Amino acid sequence: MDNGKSDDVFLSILDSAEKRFCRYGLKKTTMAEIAGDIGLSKASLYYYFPNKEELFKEVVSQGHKTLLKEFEGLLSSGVPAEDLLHGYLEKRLIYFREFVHLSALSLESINSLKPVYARLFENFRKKEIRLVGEILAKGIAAQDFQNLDVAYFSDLFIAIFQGLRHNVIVKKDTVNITETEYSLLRKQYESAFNMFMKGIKK
Amino acid sequence: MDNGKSDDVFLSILDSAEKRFCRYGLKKTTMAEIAGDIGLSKASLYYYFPNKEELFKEVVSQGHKTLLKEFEGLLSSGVPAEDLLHGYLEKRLIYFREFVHLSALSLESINSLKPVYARLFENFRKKEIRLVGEILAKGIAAQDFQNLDVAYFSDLFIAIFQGLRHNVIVKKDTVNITETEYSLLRKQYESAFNMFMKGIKK
DNA sequence: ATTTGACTTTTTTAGTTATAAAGTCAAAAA
DNA sequence: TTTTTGACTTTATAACTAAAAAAGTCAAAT
Repeated sequence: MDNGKSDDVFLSILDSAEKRFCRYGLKKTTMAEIAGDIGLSKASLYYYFPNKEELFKEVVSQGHKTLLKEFEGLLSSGVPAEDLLHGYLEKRLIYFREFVHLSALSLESINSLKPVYARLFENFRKKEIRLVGEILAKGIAAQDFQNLDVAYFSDLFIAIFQGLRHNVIVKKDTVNITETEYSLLRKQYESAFNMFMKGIKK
Repeated sequence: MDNGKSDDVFLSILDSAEKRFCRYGLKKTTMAEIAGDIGLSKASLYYYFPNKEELFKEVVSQGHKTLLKEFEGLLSSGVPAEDLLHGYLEKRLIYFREFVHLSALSLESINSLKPVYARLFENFRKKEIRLVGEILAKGIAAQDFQNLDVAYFSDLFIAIFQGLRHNVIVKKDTVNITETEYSLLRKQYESAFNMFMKGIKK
């Protein structure tokens, strides 16, 4: 349905790929394994995807897209900006836990990350910032927030929470996150969010 | 003067070592180079330090100690807690720029960092947290701050700013920080600090 | 007490080979 | 005609090895 060729095979490949990439990361997942999961031969994957890199990018983009879409819809609704921001953080946190291995600094070390992936994540970050920016603008328009520099504060917003997520990963040698760490992170999110709100509210 | 043996040779070794470690990191600095800087033979270094690891640890500890000492003194003074916190951040930021290469995730990748160094940084972090905790306690005692959970909020405080610093490094492939990045970080520090203060003030 | 040259040991690096995974394609199956 | 595959080639990774560099030692000199 996408481009000449067709099928839910395409989707089941994505599905299996996502599961494996999420659990084992890019390098530790082989095309043969992904194919095996759905009873196909490795060669068949190349009928649907030109190469591993594209498959990986597709998985990541898909995740990003899903997350962003969930919010773009809400933007036009009557929900107050504060709740939007809060809801966004909530989803972002859940996404983080599920996709740690996909996020930039998992097992593969920082500087060895291919520019093409770096761009992918940078791109997502930009979209996130733009989205948060729109929410901030909405809050300003509704007289809920002060008349602040939207570009700067949306960037800061993303930076703070990304920073908190970093802290969790960097301290560990494995990339698996325990329930304790996760709930501390959630608490920190909550506090930081409240402070941020106090900082920008009228 | 330290332990039987003596001299400012000890100090000039530390001095040269600090300069090289800060600029090139642990791995890219050789004992021969350090010795060469001060016109000594490599063998002489081993008269003062048992090995490279101890020398490195001494350099890092020294930096940490200096930073911490500057504040422990202030703690007993009459300066308001808010100013203390602010002053601390200021120093911390300057230290960061100067010592990036020493900080945990410079060139050597995260997981390849020896546990002994990890412990060193973890130790410093704990001291930082304790120090911030004391300042918070002071602010609470002076009725400036709300009656908050000191342990939790000092941890959060450190986490937020460490997170912001991370963001700067992670985005880059080199570890050199440009003036632009540095001043953005400083601005973020300022904003985050103001929000934090609004969040905890009475 | 301090320094060093000449030494040994350990760690890195560069180069090689073997193995595994990526990627291709003509033929088979649906 | 679309989809799948086995058998293949190419490319990347891992496992060894040899050479070079750096760490670390020590008896003798200052």
